[in-house]
Amino acid sequence: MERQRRNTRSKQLMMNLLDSSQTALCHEEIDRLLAGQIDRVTIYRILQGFCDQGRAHKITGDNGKAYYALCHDCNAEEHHDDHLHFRCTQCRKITCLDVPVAVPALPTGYTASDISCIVSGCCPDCHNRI
Amino acid sequence: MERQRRNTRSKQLMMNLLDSSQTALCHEEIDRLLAGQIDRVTIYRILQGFCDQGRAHKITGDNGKAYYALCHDCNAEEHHDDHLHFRCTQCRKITCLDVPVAVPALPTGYTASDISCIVSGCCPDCHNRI
DNA sequence: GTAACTGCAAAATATTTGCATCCTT
DNA sequence: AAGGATGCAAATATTTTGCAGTTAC
Repeated sequence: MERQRRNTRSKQLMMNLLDSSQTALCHEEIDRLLAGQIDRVTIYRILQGFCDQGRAHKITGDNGKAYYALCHDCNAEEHHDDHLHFRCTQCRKITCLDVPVAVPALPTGYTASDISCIVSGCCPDCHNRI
Repeated sequence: MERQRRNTRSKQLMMNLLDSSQTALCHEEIDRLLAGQIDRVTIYRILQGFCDQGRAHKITGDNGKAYYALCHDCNAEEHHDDHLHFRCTQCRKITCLDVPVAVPALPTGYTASDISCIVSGCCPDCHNRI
């Protein structure tokens, strides 16, 4: 397989879903929201494709599960996912925040290529709910 | 089960192993280093126990796997794992760096309780190796 | 028409649970 | 001896791989 480059209904569906979501979605949520319109395995493959193309980025939660959100300024060559991620401990949702994350000064000998930062806490929705 | 509080040979072995390691270890590495001295499931349970007691902390890599390293200033009540983690893309090892990580200012409505930050790049050992 | 895409089955990987037995206190 | 700890088997969860049939271009 060359690489996810044909424009199929499945990809459109998933792109719309990710685009309309306020939060990063995991495979399970996507599968549920699509209500069986796309096979589980195809969902995995399309998500992988979106990431390869720099159209989405993957966030790995502390639970070890992968969450996906659309990238706004990335492409296949240059991928920068250097904003803050927030995980609400109440509703478990992961949100991309428009807060830049910079790599701090590292000890001698270490060079950085990427940074991933997840803050846990309580989100606005859950604050209002309590 | 009340909670991992008996001092057993298995726990001593694992504590020594974690203590002598320069890097955070995943279950697979621990299992291999122990060479079958402790059952896989027991390793999981003891690791969980160490974390509950604040003796170790768990770092979830982008691969979704859990890595464990000893905590130096934590206990069961207060757990602060607020230093930087480094993942070498060459040797795949995860190291705790003595670099503090502060929670940045968040958008209105978000409150933080914890932060997890992993920098990817090349570690000193792998720099020398190339 | 052809290569990419999809769906189904099955495998691989990581972790958890149940339960009988063993061992620390 | 009592209850926590361990080992083994089996279950659960997440993701990947193989392959035959389908579809976009």
